[in-house]
Amino acid sequence: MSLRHALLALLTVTPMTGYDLSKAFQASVSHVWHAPDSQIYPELRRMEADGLLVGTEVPWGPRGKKREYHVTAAGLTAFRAWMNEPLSYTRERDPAHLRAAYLEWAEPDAARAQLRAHRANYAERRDEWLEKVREIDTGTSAMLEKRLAHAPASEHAAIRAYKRYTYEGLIARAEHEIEWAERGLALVDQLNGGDPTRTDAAAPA
Amino acid sequence: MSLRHALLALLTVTPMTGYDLSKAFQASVSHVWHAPDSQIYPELRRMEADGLLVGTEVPWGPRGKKREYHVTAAGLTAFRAWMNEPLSYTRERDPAHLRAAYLEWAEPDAARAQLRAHRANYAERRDEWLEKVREIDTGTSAMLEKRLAHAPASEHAAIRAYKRYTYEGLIARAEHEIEWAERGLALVDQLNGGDPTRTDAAAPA
DNA sequence: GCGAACTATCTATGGGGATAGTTAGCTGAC
DNA sequence: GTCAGCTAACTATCCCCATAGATAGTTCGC
Repeated sequence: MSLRHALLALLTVTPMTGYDLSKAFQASVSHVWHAPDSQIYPELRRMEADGLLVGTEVPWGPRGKKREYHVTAAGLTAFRAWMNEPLSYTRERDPAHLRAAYLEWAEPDAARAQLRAHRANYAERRDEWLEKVREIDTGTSAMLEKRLAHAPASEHAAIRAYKRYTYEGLIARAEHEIEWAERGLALVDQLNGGDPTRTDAAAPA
Repeated sequence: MSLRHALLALLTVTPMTGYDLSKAFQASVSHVWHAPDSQIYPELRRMEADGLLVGTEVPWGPRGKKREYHVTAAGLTAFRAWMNEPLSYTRERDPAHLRAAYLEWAEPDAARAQLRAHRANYAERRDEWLEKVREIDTGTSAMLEKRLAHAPASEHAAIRAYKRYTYEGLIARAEHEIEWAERGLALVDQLNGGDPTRTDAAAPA
C-alpha cells in the first residue's frame, strides 16, 4: 500500500497529472520509490474514488485534455496518519547477498563481473544522489522549491534538512555497497589468482 | 524467479523436505531470503516437473511420510548457470527513506519512534548476523559444516570465506542503518528543541 | 490414553508489481 | 506538411508473494 502514500507525498507538493507522476517516479524520486504508469493511473482513480484526491480536467491544446489530481483534506489526513504510523519491516530479499553466500559456485570471472556490476550500480546511484544534494543546497531542485513555496518559512529548515538527511543516508549506503564489492573483488583474486599460501591464509580460524 | 534459486542453493547442501526448507528460510537463511511454506511446496513441485529436483517418499513414523527433494544434474546445471548470469538491479523501493524525505509531516514523537524502530530493527539483525559469523568461525553452523563435508578440501577456504564475506557485508550495512537512524534522532531533536521523552521523570512543560 | 506441541503438506484468495502493448493528441524541426 | 518525438492515458496478462486456513500424522510428557 506504499504506492498510494508515495503518490500522496508527491501530490502534497503540487497538483500533477498521472503523466507528471510517472515522470517524477522515473527521475527525481526514483531510487526511493518507483512505479510504472500502468500502476499509477489505476491507483489514482482508486484514490479519487476513496476521496483522497480530486481530479480536474485541464485543457491541453485545442482538443486534448489531461487530468490533474489535487490532494483533498481527507487525503492530507490519510497522509499524516500514515506518516505517524510505525513502519513494518518485512524480511529482506537480497539477491546480491544470496549470490555472495554461494559465490564459490560461480566462475571466478563471472564472480568478478557481478561484483563490478554491483559496484557500478551503486556508483551510478551515489553520483545521482550527490547531484540531488547539490540541488538541495543550491536551490535548483524544482520539486523542493515548489514545496518550500507552499510551506511557512518556519518549516523551511526542517524540510530542507530531512530531504538532505534522506539523500545522505542513501549516499552512505551506496558507498558501503561499493566498498563491499571491492572487498569481494579482492577476495575473488585472493582465492583464485594469487599464490596458494595466501589462499590458506584467507581461511578464518 | 529467485525463490527457485534460493531453494536450489539450500538443496545443493543436503536433500531436504519442504518443511525443512521452510524452517531454513525462517532461521539460518532468513534476512538473505525468506519464503512461507505456501510458496515453497508448489515451487518444489514445479521444480520437480521441470526436472531440477527429484522427490523421494521417506517414511515418517508408522503411517506418516514425507517427501525429500534431491537436486538433479539438470538442477545443478541450472544453478551454476544462474550463478554465472549477471544480476538485474531493479529500482529500489525503500519505505524508510521515502518516509525520511517527508518527515516534517510526522509528529516529532512519531518521527523519533520510527527512527528508534529502524535502529532496533537493524540492531537485532546485526546481532543475529554477528552470531552467524561466530558460528562460521567456530564450526557450529550445521548447514555450513554439512556443505563442507560434501565439498573437496581444496574448496573449503573459499566456501567459508564467501559465507563470512556475505554476513560481514550485512553487518556493515546494518551498522550504517543504525548510524543513520541515530543521526536522524539527533536531527529531530535539533529541529524540535530537544527530546521531551528523554528526561521522562523531570520533563519540563 | 490424552492433550499439547511439533512435523508435514496443501489450498484459496487477493494485492502489488513487471512487462508489454494500444490509442490519441501535441509540438517542432526539416 | 509531415514525420519524429513527446505528452497523456489506459488495458491485459503474468508472476511473485503475503495471509489465512485446512488437514493429518507424530512425539512425548503427564
